[in-house]
Amino acid sequence: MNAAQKGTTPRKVLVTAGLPYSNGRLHVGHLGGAYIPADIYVRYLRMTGAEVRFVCGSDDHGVAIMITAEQEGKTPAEVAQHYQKLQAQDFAGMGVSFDIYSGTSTNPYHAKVSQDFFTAIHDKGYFEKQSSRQFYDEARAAFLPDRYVKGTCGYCGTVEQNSDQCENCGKMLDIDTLKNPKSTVSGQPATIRETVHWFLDLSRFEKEVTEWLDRAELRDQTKAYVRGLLGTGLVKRAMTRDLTWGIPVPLDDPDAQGKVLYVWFDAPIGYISNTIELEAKRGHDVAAAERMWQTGDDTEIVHFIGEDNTVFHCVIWIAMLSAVGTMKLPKGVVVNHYFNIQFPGKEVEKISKSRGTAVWVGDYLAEGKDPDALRYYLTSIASEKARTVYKPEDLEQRFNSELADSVGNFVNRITSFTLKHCGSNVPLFDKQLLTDTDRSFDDALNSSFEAVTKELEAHSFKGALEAVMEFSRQCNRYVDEKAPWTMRKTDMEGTKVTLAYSLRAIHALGIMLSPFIPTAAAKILSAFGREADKVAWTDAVNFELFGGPLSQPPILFQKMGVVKGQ
RNA sequence: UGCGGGGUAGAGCAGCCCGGUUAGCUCGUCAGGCUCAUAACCUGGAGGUCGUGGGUUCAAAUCCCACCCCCGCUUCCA
Repeated sequence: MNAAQKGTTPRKVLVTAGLPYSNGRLHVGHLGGAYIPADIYVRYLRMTGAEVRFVCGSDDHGVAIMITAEQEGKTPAEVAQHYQKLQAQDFAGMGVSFDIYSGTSTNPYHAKVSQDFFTAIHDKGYFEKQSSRQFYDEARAAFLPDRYVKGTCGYCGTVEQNSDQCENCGKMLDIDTLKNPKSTVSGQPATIRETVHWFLDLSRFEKEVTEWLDRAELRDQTKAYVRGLLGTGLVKRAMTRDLTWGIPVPLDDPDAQGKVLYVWFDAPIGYISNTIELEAKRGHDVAAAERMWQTGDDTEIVHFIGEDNTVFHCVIWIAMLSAVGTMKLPKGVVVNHYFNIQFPGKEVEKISKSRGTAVWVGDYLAEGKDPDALRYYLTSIASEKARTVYKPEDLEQRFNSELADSVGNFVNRITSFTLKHCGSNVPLFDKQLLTDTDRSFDDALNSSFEAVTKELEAHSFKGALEAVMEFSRQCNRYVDEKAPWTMRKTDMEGTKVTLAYSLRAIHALGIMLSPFIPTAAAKILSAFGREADKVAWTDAVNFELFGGPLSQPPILFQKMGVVKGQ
């Protein structure tokens, strides 16, 4: 029974997943890094009866999209919208159940919310207006971020070095020590110009960040990493940029002319504006949507991000929210590691768009492959400790042996056996006939359910999935020990106990697997005439199943790469 | 340099925070069993100096120190 049914106030949770940058499609790394874990958590929460909002959208501003647009002869808005749509398709195909997938350039509320946010911090006096010297691309008439500038190391003379550090001598380079700077965008020499920007001095929020760090739900590694950052001291960061694509800096100051908000300033605010857009689309009060993000509201906010976003979410975003003063800090930030990738016969390498070492979600789906297989695999390899390796062959192998052979086959063998020998209902049985084996199997179900729940609450999705899979192995052991195919010849009543308990386990597997592999889980639940979206999490152990309807579910997992006749 | 993380059987991981049964699990592999089932399931075996060297302790994968190797903190990227 969920909270709504009990008449109590449901737990309110707002889950965000890091905004993907809309200058490309999604690959498996994106999914495993933030979106699948977030979706698992959200699906679980929904089943517990919590009032969940799952908010995401594309991050559309910034230099990279401008450059893509220049190269493709499009406007930045066109580029952003093109990829936003494709990303939305990929997410939908993978069963990532966002309540909204908007975009920072299309969301009608985003610009104002971002500007108000900036103004609020400005009014509090936290911005410092400072002049600095930046590389400038005369050909494009635009300032250049450091990563688009290369030049000669001023210390050792090595050519073609990135503007921040020389690969040869290891010395740090800056605007004065990089010689013969060149724009990698236009290929023309980069000049240097003075420009004014608004800086947020993060060191002023060390106390807030530190206190938040102590109480926030973060993985130990994340905490250690952020503590390390705090230990070395926080710095000032410019929150504005000289670009034509972005949200205008909302100040009357003439120096603010032609400047936009730093893309990383407006991106996380996208969580807020997307929440507002979601509520508006549902016909709800916009002000109430904003309040979810403010102090005094009991909505829990949890961010899911990839490891590269740690600094932004655990330091800068916390500082930004603290600076505004009326904003609530997130309850948790779930940081996931990247994956490396290894294709058959090759070395382990990074997932890279330019080097072609990526598995694209769109391609995977276009090949007709099972989204559940990818969801399962990504979850099962996602170590909370270190980067792990995505291997396409491994996905297939794990899917076949763990899902098809262990879970799928168990469901199939029990349902077909029951339907053949006991009719189309979950058998009713005499409780007097329960044996120790049955009782300990029942204990295993209860303790597995508790373990899975605990792991999910702790955002340990790999651990939760392992606990479910361990239970599925126990199911096979249980049936093997009870051997109903032998027992039915002499003891039909005792056989019914085994089948009823096995079916109860299958039903529970259907529930516990729902967050991870929703399509297959829905098939399992359909065998009992149940609709997946009407099933409560605690039904895994509480639902009165015995005597209920039973039908043969479709094959849950079609094995991959199996050559017939050999 | 600095900060953070990792180093456990052929592969991938858990355990480490809060030291203590024969160091677990998955996959692979070898040998049996079963036959209800998606050529699946079950049982058993082989396979590990828990990065290296010290230290603390009755006892260390687990705590402490030193060192070695790999990765991230810069990268189109989650």
